[in-house]
Amino acid sequence: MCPHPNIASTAFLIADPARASMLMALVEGHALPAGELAYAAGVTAQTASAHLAKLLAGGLVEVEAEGRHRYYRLGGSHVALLLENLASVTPLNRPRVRPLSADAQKLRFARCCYDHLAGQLGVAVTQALERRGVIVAGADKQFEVTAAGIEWFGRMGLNVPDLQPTRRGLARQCLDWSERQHHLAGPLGVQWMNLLCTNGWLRRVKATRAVQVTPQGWVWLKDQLGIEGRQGELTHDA
DNA sequence: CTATACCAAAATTTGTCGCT
DNA sequence: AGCGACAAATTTTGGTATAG
Repeated sequence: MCPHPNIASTAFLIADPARASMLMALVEGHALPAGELAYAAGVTAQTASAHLAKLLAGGLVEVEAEGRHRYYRLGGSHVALLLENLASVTPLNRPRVRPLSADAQKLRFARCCYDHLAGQLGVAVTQALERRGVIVAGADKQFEVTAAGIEWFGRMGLNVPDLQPTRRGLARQCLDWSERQHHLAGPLGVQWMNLLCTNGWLRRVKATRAVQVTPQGWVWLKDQLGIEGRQGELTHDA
C-alpha cells in the first residue's frame, strides 16, 4: 500500500501533459475560461472539460462561473509554488498561448506575485538592490539586508527592524516564473511593494495583477536604482 | 482486461438581438 | 418589459484507440 496516497494522486493529476499545460497556463495568476485552457493544452473543449473536472476534484484549480464562461484559476498560492518549483528543475516548454496579448505582455513586464513585485521589473529591481549592497543573497533561499541596506530602506521610509519574519523568513528569494530568476518576496517584499505604491511610483491595474510604473516612478527608478525604460519595457538596467 | 485519453455529437446553460 | 429565436461556451454521453 502506498503510504502517501494524497501526494500520489496530486502528482498523477499534474503528470498528464494536457493537464500540466493547462496548469502552467494558469500559473501567472490569471483566471482563464475553459476554452482558452483547451487551446493552451492543444485539445478539444470536451477533452479539456474532462481534465478540468479532475483538477477541480483534486483541489488544484478553482472555478468561477461568469455568464456562459467558466473561469478557472489555480487552487491557491501553494499550487502556484508547487508548479514554479517543478518548472525550475525541468526544461520549460512554454504552454501554447495565443499570440501574446497586450494584457499578457503587461503581466510579463510587471505584476504582483501574491503581494510582492514580480516580472521583468521585479527581477530588475531585486538585482539593482543586490548590486547596491542593500541586500545580499544568503543561505536557505533568503536575502539578507545589510547594515547599509537597513539604512537605505530607512531613508525610503521602511523600517526593516520593525518587520516580523514569518516561518519562511523575512526576505525570501522567490523564483520568477517568466524570468526564471529570483525576486524579493516575504514580509520585506510585501512592505517594499506597498512602499512603491504609496509613494506613487507604481500603480496596480485594477482587477488584474498587472503593475504600471508612473512617470515619477521612472524618474525614481533611474535616480535610485539605475533602471531606465518606458511603459512595458526596460531599456537600460545597470 | 482495465484504465485512461481522445473526439464527435447532443444537451445544457446563458447572453444577445429583434420584435411586439 | 416580455417573449422567442439564435449564438456561444461548456458539459455530458457514447464510442474508439492505446498502453500496461
